[in-house]
Amino acid sequence: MDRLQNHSRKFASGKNLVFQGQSDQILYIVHSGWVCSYKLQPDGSRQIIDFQVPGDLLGLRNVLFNICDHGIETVTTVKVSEIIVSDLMDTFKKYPRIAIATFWSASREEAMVVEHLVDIGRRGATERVAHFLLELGARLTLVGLGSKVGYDCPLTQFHLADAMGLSAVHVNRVLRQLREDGMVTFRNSHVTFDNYDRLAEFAEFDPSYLDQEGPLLQ
Amino acid sequence: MDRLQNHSRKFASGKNLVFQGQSDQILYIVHSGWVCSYKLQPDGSRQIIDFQVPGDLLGLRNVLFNICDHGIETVTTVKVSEIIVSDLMDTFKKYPRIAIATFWSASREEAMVVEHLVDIGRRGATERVAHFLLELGARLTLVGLGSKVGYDCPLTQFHLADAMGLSAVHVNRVLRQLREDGMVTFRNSHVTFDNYDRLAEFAEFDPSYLDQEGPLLQ
DNA sequence: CGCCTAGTTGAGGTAAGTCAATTCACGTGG
DNA sequence: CCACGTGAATTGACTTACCTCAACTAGGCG
Repeated sequence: MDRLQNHSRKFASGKNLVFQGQSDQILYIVHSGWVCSYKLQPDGSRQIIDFQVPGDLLGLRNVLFNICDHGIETVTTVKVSEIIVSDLMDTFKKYPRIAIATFWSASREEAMVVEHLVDIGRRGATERVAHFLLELGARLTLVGLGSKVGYDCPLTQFHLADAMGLSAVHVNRVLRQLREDGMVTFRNSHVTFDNYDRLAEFAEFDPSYLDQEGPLLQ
Repeated sequence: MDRLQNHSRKFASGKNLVFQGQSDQILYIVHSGWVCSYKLQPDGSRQIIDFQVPGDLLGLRNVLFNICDHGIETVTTVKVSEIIVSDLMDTFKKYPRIAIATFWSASREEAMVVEHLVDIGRRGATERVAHFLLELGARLTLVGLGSKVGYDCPLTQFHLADAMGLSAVHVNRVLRQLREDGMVTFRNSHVTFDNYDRLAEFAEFDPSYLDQEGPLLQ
């Protein structure tokens, strides 16, 4: 897998890696920094699909698609490695196990999008934001960047709003409520879990969809 | 691919094919009838992730996952073929092209979930339902079960509500409005596009994410 | 120092939810 | 054949969660 990463690149924060509608067949692995993928609406609003943190694959969704149906933007400065798709395809042919692992990674990504869908479709704003902060925490903990105490989080309240299908104003109110209830504090680019267990219960957070076990290989 | 389908089965309507939390590693291809996959919330509400219609793969998302993170339920009586996952994996090793095609299918499924996410996160109820009816129409047209005139749709307003993140009462009101505006009629298990172009414009429907071209093979 | 972006708070509006009553279609048993 | 039960659709009255607009504060930086 390492041999596939032939080109390392660095991007500034707030830059577009891929524009919506563009057809770049490039896959990245995030080394440091945060990235988000999103879809723009004709009316100018945008929906953030998910965030990528160090260790995540980027652009898997549109590797096989003729047009990229969503944009990708850096949240912070970001270091990534490029993977040429045709190289990856060749590797699949030689090492089917890599194909299966990549497939697992795609399944995990989709499971997160599905949970995101449930989040927006069926949870109130407060539970939704709480659930989201917990999910980020669990993901970052896997790569050593977080714990049940908290984690560094470079997102603005606007990012949060675009991700949660809420207005930035309402996100602010929700964060205040969560803080005043003594569950979680989001401030100065840092998330602090003031009471992890109560928060997890409140948000009905069940991390099993993150499937921390890894792929079930035959 | 045909040789993989070793076992044909039939299910009555309203039956669970897979329970949420179960760990069945079975993949199905739908031959006739409609199926939906959903997630239940602890409070009893449910979010339908998507519907499967004839020609669709079923259960791809949880093939590599240790636990199935969502349930699958028949909407109508349904005929499916079983695919044993270990057979599929063996086939991947022998025919990488099949792996790529399956991967494309998974990407398409995810693109639909993403569009669904945008639908719920950023569109008003009326546009949302309109967009959804158009997407179903486009998918059914691909397999010869629909056209720009309309299609048979066995869903109840409760299904629609669970899929759209709305209440059944509100779905009813929205359908009435769309009908009275002369855009689309949903009645007696049939969708009639009274004015397809106006509806598509109203819902800002862009079917490119359905990627009707098929996988980009090397 | 002044500008810009992010965050904060209040007031008032609106889309969608809940509860409840009614109708309708359909099947089933007396 | 009709009485009855059941699930779906329909509609009204009222409530609420979230949005919009708007004003203001606090930091970072040329």
